[in-house]
Amino acid sequence: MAVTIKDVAKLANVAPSTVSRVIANNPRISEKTKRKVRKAMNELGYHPNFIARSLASKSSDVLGIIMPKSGDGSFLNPFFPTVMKGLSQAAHDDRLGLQITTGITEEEIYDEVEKMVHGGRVDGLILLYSKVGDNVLNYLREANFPFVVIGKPYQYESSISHVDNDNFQAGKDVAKYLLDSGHSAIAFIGGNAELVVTIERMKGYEAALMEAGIPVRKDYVIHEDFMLEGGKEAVKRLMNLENSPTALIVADDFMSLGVLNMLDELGIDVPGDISVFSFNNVLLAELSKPPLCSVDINIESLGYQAVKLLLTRIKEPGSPAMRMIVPYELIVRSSVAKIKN
Amino acid sequence: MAVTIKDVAKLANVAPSTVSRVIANNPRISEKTKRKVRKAMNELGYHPNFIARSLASKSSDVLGIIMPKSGDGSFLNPFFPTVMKGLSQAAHDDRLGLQITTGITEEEIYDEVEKMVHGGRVDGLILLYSKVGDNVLNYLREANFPFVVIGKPYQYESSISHVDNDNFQAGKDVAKYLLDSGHSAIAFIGGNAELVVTIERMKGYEAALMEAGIPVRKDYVIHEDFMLEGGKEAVKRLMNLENSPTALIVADDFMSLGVLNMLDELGIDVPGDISVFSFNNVLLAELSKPPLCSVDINIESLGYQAVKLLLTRIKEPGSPAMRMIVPYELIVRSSVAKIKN
DNA sequence: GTGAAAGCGCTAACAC
DNA sequence: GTGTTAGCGCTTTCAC
Repeated sequence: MAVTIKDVAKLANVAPSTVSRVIANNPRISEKTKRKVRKAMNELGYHPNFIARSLASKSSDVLGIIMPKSGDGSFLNPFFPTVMKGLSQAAHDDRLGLQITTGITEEEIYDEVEKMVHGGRVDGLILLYSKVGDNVLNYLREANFPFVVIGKPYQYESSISHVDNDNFQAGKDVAKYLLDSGHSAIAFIGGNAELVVTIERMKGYEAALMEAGIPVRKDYVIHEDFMLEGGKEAVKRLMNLENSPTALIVADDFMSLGVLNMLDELGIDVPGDISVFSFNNVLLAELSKPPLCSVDINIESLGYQAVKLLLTRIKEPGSPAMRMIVPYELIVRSSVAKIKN
Repeated sequence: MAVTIKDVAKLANVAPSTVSRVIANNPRISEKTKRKVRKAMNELGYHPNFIARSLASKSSDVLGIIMPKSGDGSFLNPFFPTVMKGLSQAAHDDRLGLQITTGITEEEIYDEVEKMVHGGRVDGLILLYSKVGDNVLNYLREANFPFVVIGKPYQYESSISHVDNDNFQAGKDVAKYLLDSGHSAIAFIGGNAELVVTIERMKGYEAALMEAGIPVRKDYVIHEDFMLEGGKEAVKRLMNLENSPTALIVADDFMSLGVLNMLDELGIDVPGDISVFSFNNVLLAELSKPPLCSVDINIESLGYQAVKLLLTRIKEPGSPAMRMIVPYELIVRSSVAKIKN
């Protein structure tokens, strides 16, 4: 059996509770006994048992990360490793563990979340996506369990802590940028139409067109569930239209790769024949051919802040929900051309 | 306070131990009482407390995943989400939780591993990388804690369970393929020279050349620590040589993106001027320009099998270490051209 | 400033 | 087939 607090106590000639206080670095313990106890710990090679600690203290110092369902390609979007980097960093700063969901379907994930909430293994949860009518989110709300969402909740916005970009404004800015570059036939390619982020970016796009007095064409707005394949599919449809667009706003870099690929296949030059402006600015945006114009939404920071928000939510359960808006920036590369009218 | 096993016991008029047995689906409990207990559970909305269970049973049903340090770019390599998919699937099949390391540096990760081993929060660990002289691996070995490595351990190969491809043979096959295509000036670009996978692939490359009677040129073998930037760097150096190569073997798709990027920048056509054969066959290999020849190493399967191996390691601590070799396949796309001699 | 002792919610002998 | 009971290793009152 491993060495326990009792063994340490015995060797140091103190009570187990004292050892416990030394571990917690309780200021009421004298420096002298602290030294004595720490010496005993080292001699015995003592390591605290997290499980026992969790049971007694009713907190695990572990956060749960709710991933998108691993069944489809979304899991492979570079967005996720990138947020994970931010999450990891913040979690490590605060000595927290990170546990991730493993479900392949939404139902599986729902079940996992249910168990996480009641099982005591996590102190709080971070939802890495936000979609309309999400059962997981509703459940968490009703269970009154500490959680934050990365993205904008589809509902109850003011009572759910979340960290997000102003995706509406970003969508608008991108559309304006293209309008200013002389484009007026601008199409929008988004992911699953239930993802709030897609919806927001699209609304921004529409708002910009309207403000410019350009009617929004229904056939210029396409939503596809699967990023890579969806991007290809969308391009096919758009380029078959009578008046095909001269510019594309694509709601995700990963999707843009599919888009660029299909355009290339069709022999359509970017930006010669058509311009592309994308979102997220993952590492790949820079490496594609041509390098993509993309909105840098500061993904790592989204992750980092999410942990921080969650932490205050856990520590002060009564505190009001907080919204944190992370700034974005349009990164201009060579995938957009100006047109003269 | 949440509803506990005692509450359920009281309502169902049985002993707590009986409830516990029903949870474990112990066959010695009659169907009748099982029904009765389950009914009580539903009525009360009972959910087992994993922490308490872990403390009593000395097993957590959680596996720890040791990620590469998140400080450098390696974390962003699409390899990782892809293995994670396999790991997730297997973990979910067996109702296991997955906890990941969050360390930014190697020292941080070492500390985390130490805590994981002694803290009781994980039943076993999966090492997602393998490098020469790895402290983490050595520690795990000496602590005699259940773990498996994805990749080939740099040492003690026969006493450490691992799942791997035959990377030596794969490297050889790729080199042979290029030789058969008429190339003889073949260079090798690998990742960090301490990564076992890079070493193995390189050795295979060298073996193939030697068998073909072609001397291995030292300046044709380059190792770079950072995948993307490294790929670029390597290309610059190779293309500055007097006799620059006509074919490149690149040990990683992510690195290949950097390579293709730089070649493009230098105005060198692939495969017109130079051929590229890559490894891993992540989703992006197909989408690059041109689509990459790549060795499909079945990443998801590596993850899936790692969990399975670890599980038997945990259940049968005395059992001998196992090695599992996952097959690979050369996927030919348009990044390689034949040359006539 | 430190010790004694009661539990956290569960499992697993051991009884019967 | 089911109940009793003693922990698992820690934290946390409550004493003194």
